[in-house]
Amino acid sequence: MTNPSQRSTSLKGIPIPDEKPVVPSSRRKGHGRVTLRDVAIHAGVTTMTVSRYLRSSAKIAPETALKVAAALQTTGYTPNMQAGSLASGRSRIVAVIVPNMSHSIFADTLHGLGQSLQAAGLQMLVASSDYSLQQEEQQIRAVLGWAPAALVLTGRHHRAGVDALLQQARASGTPVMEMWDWNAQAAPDAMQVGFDHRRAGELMAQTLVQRGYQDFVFIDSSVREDFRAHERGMGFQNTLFALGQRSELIVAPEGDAVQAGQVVFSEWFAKQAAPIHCGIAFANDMLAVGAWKAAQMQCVACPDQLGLLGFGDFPLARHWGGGLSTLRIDGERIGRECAQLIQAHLRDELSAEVRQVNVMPELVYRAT
Amino acid sequence: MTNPSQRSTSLKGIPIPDEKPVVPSSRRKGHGRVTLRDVAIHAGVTTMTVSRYLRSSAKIAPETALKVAAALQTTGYTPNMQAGSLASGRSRIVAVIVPNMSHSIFADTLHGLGQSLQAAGLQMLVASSDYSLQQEEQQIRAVLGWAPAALVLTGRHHRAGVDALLQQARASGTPVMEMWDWNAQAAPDAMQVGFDHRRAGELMAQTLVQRGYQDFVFIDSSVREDFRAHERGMGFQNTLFALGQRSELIVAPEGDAVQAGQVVFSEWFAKQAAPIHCGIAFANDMLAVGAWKAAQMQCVACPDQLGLLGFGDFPLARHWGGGLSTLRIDGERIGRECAQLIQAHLRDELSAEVRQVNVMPELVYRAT
DNA sequence: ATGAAAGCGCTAACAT
DNA sequence: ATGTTAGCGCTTTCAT
Repeated sequence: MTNPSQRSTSLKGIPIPDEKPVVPSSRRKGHGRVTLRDVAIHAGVTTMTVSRYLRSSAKIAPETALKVAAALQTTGYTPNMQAGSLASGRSRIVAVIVPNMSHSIFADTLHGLGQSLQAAGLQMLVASSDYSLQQEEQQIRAVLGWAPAALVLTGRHHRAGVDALLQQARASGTPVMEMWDWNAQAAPDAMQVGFDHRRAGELMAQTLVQRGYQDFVFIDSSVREDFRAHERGMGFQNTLFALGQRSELIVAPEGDAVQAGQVVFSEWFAKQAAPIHCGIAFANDMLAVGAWKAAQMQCVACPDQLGLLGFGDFPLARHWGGGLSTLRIDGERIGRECAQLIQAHLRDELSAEVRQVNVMPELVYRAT
Repeated sequence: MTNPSQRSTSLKGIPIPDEKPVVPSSRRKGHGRVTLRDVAIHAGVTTMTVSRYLRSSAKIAPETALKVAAALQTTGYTPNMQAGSLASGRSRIVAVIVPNMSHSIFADTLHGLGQSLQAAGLQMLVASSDYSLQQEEQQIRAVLGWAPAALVLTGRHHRAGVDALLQQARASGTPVMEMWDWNAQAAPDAMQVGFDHRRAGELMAQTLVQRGYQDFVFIDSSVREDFRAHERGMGFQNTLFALGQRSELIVAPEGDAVQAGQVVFSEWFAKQAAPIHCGIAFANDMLAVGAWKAAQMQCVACPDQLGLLGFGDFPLARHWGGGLSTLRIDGERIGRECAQLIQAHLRDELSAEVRQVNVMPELVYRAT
């Protein structure tokens, strides 16, 4: 567009005498992409001017801006983020580690996080720990190499060595957030967006007690390192024991959760004496749905003889005929709140009070 | 551990005469993190040796390796990926763009992709287009800045300007894959992992015809840029027209899909004459479940008067009492296959024949 | 308002 | 098997 010259050194019309070979025959060639330098040459300015223009650091003459804009257009420049991040020491990447990306609660969380981060011009590097603290540590190490603008973890339980890693990350300016969990005892500078799973278990117990059941069972997840589910189970048990009630904790078999729920319920039911009047809470809605299926097959009257209480309010539970009672947590909101905290941190507006967001579970009372 | 010296220049025991200030008082300080140089100084070697050790480029003396390992340990080094990528022109990041991260099919896909990529030491940068080609373009531009090892898109429909972008990406060595779609007319070097949505619509139509229904309806998604759903609808309609059958295409109202299914079915049903015998196919399972709910409320006998056929085999549809007939696509497999293609490409083992993977939908015949 | 120089932390290429 | 040198493409810092 605007008289593209071939070499920036000849811009003033004074060709440089070729004392040394014009092309230094660099031993290393670029990777073929258009660079800032290419744009600068086209625009007849230096790379700094283009760089300033791109980051709108003001102080660009309108005339120059036009030339740069044209050069940007004709060259089709794409900024090299690695170079930019390396030079500035900042990156627009937020690293997120979840136990699983296909479970609807985490999918919702990623959705909320992603949408909010994108709106703020941040990108999301996602890894899954597969509910293994060992894999979590590995993934933390891997993502930390990108010097992310923030690190978002799921839960507050990590492997021994990880604490030092996180401390190091915080020290070098990378905020670390723990989501889907919440602990009153946490350090005041800790960043948490979630809820107390023991209290959630307590709430489940109280709900079933209020509905007048006599016996209680908690069906726990078979996933060894799903600590949050186990904590809900403990909260459930402790609450009932404190009330002088009997409560049993059964770990579901491994494999497909709905099927596991069916199996574990059938086995449990076979051992019961005739008239039952029992409240059963589950580590998640999948298990609960399975149990409900089994109960229907055994012709157990649901709200009367049996009170089922799921966890998560998965779409399956929500739309299931009649509806399963459950504890609803807004996973998308957890994601959004994390993104808010991160943005506040990047703007340096993070007051101590808002570093912890308590996302309360909501009891959804339905047919069961 | 091994006699850490303070400056690499004094390693040979010969202190450099301070002609110029010892510390050049660099105008730029590092970002506080441990660098390769720190490790090298601790180990008493150069950065290259440490770099080689880390990438196990063989040719390291066992003795040296021990020193380096110790230095790595004591310093707690984390590699700076931006620097590494910039220098090598390679990155271990794969960029993925999906329409939505919370829909179970895409959540499954991300899960499959993530697991396979992680196993290969690749990381995943995820963005969502929110079913908007405009946002898709924006996200493509954003992720391309990281010079990803591969770019994975959803669908083969993109905005006008995007083709040039993708061509440019391919030219600079970034393979571009399109998933969840498949087109026989695609260029032979195109990389696709998915299926032909018109044929899927055809399959849906044939299924309902075989079951003996007389009238046919396709309930399409209200999402304007869900091109794949629309293509299924077109395949459905065209097949029926070719068979000389009547078929109606109705676009569901916006909002929650289950509710939309209920509404659209109720409205349609109100207009029908008494004895109906109709096959209805849906753009997705959510709509189908909503319709089924409405049908139950209206007491329409399901397999007899009404044949409902969903799409996706979402958990909701799978476990729904009795079960909804649907077309099942293995989203996780799509993700895994993409990861396989990417790895093959990185190993330079990509033969022309395997660049396109056709993931066939499977008809799941259930109660409806 | 723009430019020149230096260097972010690492690796490719060329010694030795 | 290890070291030296010269960048990768950008931004910081300082000068004009």
